[in-house]
Amino acid sequence: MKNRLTILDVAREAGVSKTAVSFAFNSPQRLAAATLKKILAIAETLGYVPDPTARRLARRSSGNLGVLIPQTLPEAFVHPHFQEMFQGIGEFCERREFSLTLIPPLQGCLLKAVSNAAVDGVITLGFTPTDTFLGLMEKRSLPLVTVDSRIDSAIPSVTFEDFLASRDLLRQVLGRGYRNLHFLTFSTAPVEVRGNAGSRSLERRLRGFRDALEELTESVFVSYGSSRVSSASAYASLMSQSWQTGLPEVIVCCSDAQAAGAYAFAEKKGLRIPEDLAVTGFDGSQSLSHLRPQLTTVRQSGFTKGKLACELMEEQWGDRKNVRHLVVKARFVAGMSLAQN
Amino acid sequence: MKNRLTILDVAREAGVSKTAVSFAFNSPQRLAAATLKKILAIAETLGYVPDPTARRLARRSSGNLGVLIPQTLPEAFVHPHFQEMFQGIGEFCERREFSLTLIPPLQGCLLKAVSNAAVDGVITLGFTPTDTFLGLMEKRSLPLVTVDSRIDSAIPSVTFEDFLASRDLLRQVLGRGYRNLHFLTFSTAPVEVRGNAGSRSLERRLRGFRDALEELTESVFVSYGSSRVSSASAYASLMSQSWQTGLPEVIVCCSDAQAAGAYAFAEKKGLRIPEDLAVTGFDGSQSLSHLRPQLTTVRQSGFTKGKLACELMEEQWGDRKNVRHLVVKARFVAGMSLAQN
DNA sequence: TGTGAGTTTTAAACCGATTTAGCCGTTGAG
DNA sequence: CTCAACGGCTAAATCGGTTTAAAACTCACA
Repeated sequence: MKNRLTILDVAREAGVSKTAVSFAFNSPQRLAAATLKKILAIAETLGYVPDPTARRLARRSSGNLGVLIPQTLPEAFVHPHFQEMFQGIGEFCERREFSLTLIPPLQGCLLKAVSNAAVDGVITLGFTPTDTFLGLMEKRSLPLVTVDSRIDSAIPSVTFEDFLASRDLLRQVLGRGYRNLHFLTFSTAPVEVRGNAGSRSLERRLRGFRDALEELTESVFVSYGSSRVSSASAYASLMSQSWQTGLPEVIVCCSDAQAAGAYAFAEKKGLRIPEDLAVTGFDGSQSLSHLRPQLTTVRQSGFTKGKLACELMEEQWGDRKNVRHLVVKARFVAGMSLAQN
Repeated sequence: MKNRLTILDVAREAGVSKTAVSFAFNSPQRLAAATLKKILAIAETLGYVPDPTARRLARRSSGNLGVLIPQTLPEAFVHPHFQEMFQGIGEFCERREFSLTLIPPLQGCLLKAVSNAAVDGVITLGFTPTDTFLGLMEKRSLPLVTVDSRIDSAIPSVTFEDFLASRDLLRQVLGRGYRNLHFLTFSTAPVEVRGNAGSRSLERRLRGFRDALEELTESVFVSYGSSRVSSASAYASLMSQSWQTGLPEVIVCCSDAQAAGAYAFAEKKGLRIPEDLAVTGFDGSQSLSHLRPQLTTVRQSGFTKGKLACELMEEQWGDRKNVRHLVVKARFVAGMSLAQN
């Protein structure tokens, strides 16, 4: 509607060609000092700013990094571990002058969302690419880096050592004599735990738990519950359990947010932590460091994961087409939510 | 480098014109059914997806909402109230099939960042636009909506009733007999509290506090500290105080995150809350609902603020050029961090 | 068979920049 | 004195689409 100020207006006003104006903004050294100064002055007074979209088209690059999340935006922002990853990615964008576009599934349609996104590359968070998705990336020849997904040898990836971390965590639990456990997992969907086939994050964690259990010769009471990755749904899940084998001694969670729900459950039931009920978390989010007693958990740095993903992306942008697979180390956080025994 | 598949390739392969292919994607009804089907089929097998950037240039619209934050990305993601606002904005983008671009200051230069952003409008969070900034928006003729900024009658805005909320909160504190107060504010920068001139969020809060203090006839001990909006810096600030008038009875914070720092301070000093030290927060972030005893605070819904900002933006995109100023209501949250008395 | 309305299809202009190839006038070396 | 190199600038091609105006075709009806 409004006729925006274009490069042509500036050129006309300054009595030079479009090219000169473009140079003024992009390769100042190619212009004589006087000309440069004049052009910039005129652009300033006219109030000209190059149109970013046109610039992107001509340059075939957008200065824009896409982050693909399988959930809706509100869901992603609510999850502390995601927030940490955003921070890591954000730090990179900051430094490299990139802007960040979050790509949530449009009306549940990831493909459409990705097609519409004007980005130079996509980092996926906790999403295992489907073949159609990979095809689309290929077609747009956009580089891809995955975080927390099933590993595809052709795609650079960042993952967490879920298996080792969960195995060690459960060893600690069992080593302290706990024998009646309740596992709080993410979804009711069947997860492949037998064998070593499954290789998504949750599957790896469950396999770690399984391995630790199998190392034990004594018998153990085990029950399972599931909830979404939020405090409230974990709480609801626990409240609705029937506890056939009596209240468990410990609730082993797959995320810290769930553990917060377990804390609320204990408070409601009048149970002291850890005397009456022990709790372990997973992720070690900074944002739950206020929980008292302090939560026993396994920390994975979301910040590091985000930053590493960006570094891999940078490699893809560069010439070298080598594909690396990075694994982030766990750090055991010994809190008081597990009896010291 | 790679010659991307263009609309021309599809047209050639299908034996039609560019225009026909474009219509197939944008105005299918203008094509004969058979032609449409053929074009789409060919596009499918070839794996063609329209280039988003080119499309944006031609359409003069990007399907992209910009969110401007004065801090760096990591700082913004770490703040619970920001997270809530992101959720509200995210929900809107979801529904309206918009993608979201976060615009952090590039190397501290907001103007450059905004110039480079390919967006259809900008929502600012907690940032009072400078004149140059406004000029830039004008030049690019981008609509603007501010959240938590000084109100400019020409720009749609969303704010919180900071003044009333903080006054009422402090009335509660004083009403319970507290007379030795420590205020923890955001910055050491001088803030205009006298008169009613200042009208940024923090200024409004401080004026609310002042008013409540002035209503009181008795004398009150008051001290001030400042910290960034984070738990850790609030903790550090409190630890380094010299407390000339003895330890305060209550620490009045300007954010919940600071309050969490005060909790850590109390824990370190072996002070019980609220018996030895009372604490009040501000914001009522969901993410700090695990604090025990529960924090007394004033809740403002970031989600609502984000959503309202988007609605105002939508109005700007529409024809009607009316400018509304929305004020979000406070909700007092009575926790146990203040003696009931 | 000619005509006009309606439906399909297309050529060409356009969006607002970047970039390549080359023009023109100076210089400096041989 | 000549020629190559260079600095400063520009015309024109390009990026990959959308959109407008008009051409071409179809078909019913006089």
